[in-house]
Amino acid sequence: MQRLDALTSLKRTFKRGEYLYRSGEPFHALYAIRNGFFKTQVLHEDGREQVTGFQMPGEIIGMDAICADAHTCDAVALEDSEICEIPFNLLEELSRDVPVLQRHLHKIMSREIVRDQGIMMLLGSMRAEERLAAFLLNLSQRFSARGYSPNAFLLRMTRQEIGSYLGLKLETVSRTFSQFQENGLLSVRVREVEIMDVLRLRSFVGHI
Amino acid sequence: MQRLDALTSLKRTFKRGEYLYRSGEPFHALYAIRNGFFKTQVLHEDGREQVTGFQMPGEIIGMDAICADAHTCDAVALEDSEICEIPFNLLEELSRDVPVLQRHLHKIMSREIVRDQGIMMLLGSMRAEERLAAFLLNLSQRFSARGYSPNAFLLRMTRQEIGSYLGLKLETVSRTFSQFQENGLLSVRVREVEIMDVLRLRSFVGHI
DNA sequence: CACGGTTTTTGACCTATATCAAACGCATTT
DNA sequence: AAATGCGTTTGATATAGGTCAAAAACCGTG
Repeated sequence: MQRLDALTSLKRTFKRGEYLYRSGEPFHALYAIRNGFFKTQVLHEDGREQVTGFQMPGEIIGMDAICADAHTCDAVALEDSEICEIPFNLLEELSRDVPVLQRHLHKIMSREIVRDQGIMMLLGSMRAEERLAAFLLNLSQRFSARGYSPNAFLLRMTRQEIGSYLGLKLETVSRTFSQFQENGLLSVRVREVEIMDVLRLRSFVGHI
Repeated sequence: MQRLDALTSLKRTFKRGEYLYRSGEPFHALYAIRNGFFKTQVLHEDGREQVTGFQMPGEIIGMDAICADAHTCDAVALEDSEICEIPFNLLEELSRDVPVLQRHLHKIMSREIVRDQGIMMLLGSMRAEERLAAFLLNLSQRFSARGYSPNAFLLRMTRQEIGSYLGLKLETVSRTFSQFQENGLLSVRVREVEIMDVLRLRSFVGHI
């Protein structure tokens, strides 16, 4: 337990817009988000960006960097945030002695793989409405798991970032929000979202 | 070394079309492909499918299953294949005693995460030609790494499976192949592909 | 509270890809 | 050799979402 504490003793704060790490930087730690909100993104040479995820408190990021000892994406704070640094060789050392921790680490990495599968599904075979519905339901579920309202929350990201994540243009995201609002599925005021009809929103995902 | 051998002693063969595992089945092992070719796919309730990867010899599959102790996708042999089963608790046990193996396992899982990031990039922000070019170059590179020709190879999957993987319809895949052929980038005869102009093919990926 | 910059919304129009349909090729069976 | 059946190619047409543009809302700052 003491060793586990030692693992997670280094905390750092980030202002909105600051980078936790950048693609190419050497790898030495994973990061647990204590509070705030991050996005991870991959940048193409030609300037195109792909947001690969939005992370909230309790989630671990940086696992992409293990395989080549360098980060393969950027992590940017979407609001003032605090993270806790987990030096990876200490984590590995400790997980050799504590099988439960070892399994836990493997599960976390596996969960990331499954999450990515879900995004592939979304990007590869869903239409705009389904993508946005899936996105909102996913946020809702994660807020709920953290003790916040599953029905009313604040978006920390821009339309452009949502669009990048969902493989859509920002205008399409905006239009789809408006359309959902017209249909009484939700009420949007820019960044404030309130889900009015979860069931109907759910019925969007997974049905043509 | 003996223990490592014991890990990988159980081998099994699969005929084309047979399932290595199915979504929902309990998890107990990872699988190393010895020879042959597999695809992994996620099925939606409504029947839509998303191919999440094509695996070739030397690659490890099944890591999605760790997080919930159950497989989250199907793995299907695309040709007669042989795999080697790696019981996961033995692997964990051994990797506790052999730090190099532990790190290796983490790298493999991390590589899967990075691979998925690449697919997100592809699905989220590339056009049909870029997607197909990226796909072919990726296959080429992997064949090359296994000692096969990087320029001429046999596709083990149908147009429909390529399409599902790339987020395109099979007709679009077929048309894009024809278009590449017309432009002298490659020569296609159904499943046989020969890359005639790698550089120009490369120039497709990552540039508008 | 006015200002400048960013983000969002909405409209009009365009295009890449999907859809539908038919023909073709190739392998396997009868 | 004909028949069957899957996978592929190609054509004609439709459409979801992209693009371009302008206005509106919002936000931080002096």
